Amino acid sequence: MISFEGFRPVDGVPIYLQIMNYIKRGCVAGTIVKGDVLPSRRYLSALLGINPMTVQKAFKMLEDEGLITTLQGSGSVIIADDESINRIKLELLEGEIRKMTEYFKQMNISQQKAIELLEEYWEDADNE
Amino acid sequence: MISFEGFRPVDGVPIYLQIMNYIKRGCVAGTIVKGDVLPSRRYLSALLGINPMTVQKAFKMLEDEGLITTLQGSGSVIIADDESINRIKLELLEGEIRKMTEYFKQMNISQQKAIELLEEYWEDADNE
DNA sequence: TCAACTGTATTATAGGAGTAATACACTATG
DNA sequence: CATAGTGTATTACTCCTATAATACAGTTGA
Repeated sequence: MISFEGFRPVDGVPIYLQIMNYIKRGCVAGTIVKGDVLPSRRYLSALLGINPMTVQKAFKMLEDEGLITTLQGSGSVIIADDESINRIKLELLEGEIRKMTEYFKQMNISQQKAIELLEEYWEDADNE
Repeated sequence: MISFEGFRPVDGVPIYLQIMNYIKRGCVAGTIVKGDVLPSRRYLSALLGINPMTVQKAFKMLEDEGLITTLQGSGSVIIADDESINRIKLELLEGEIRKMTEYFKQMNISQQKAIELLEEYWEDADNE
């Protein structure tokens, strides 16, 4: 069963989103793989001290995204294979990229200049 | 006085943010410069068919960012010159880019792939 | 079968964000 | 110094989101 030992919720971000992202990151990192079983809604909610419906919301959205499947009365299981996980990996980036491109455009930075800036800070990060 | 002729508010985004960004884009584009006078809260609110306090919120935030200054009973004026505008924008970009490159690297995205993604979402934003 | 587990649908509550109504305070100008 | 303009503080209303309470429905296994 998938462990939530390393799960450290943070204030200011909806818990259901943090639960979702915890699972997603686990999949991307390879620590969670196809066939792994999720804890029950009630068990996890008790563990985290929240309402089962909050966990339900997170799991429901993961199901809508095709990451897990659920059988009423039984539980939920990871069904995403490497290919779909790779898609999720790119989706996680989408939000960040959108924010950045919006930012650039709002400031009238050209695409070429944006790429130059990215390259510049990429080098800087390499040297840290 | 700064014109709001080209201002076309969009549903789904807070009006006060759209007002802020309209001014910011004008400054970056050079169509709004230091010394330009903003319309009064009441005048602009009547023009847009909204409450004066909504305009006030936008102007107050522009003031907090150092873009304009306000004298009670008189009105608001642009105080940021081209140099300080450019400096502020680049400062804001730096934080975003750093976060961005960190994000990419954590997910093992290559620099080349990162640039590809940036180009892709740049196109998407153009088509909106 | 039945008890104890599982998921789910519906409804309610709390809080925040965006916006507005109102009254107040200051400035400009005749 | 009066009046009509200006900005501002306080308060409240509305909508939506996040979360919870409750009751219902399916599965499992001794």
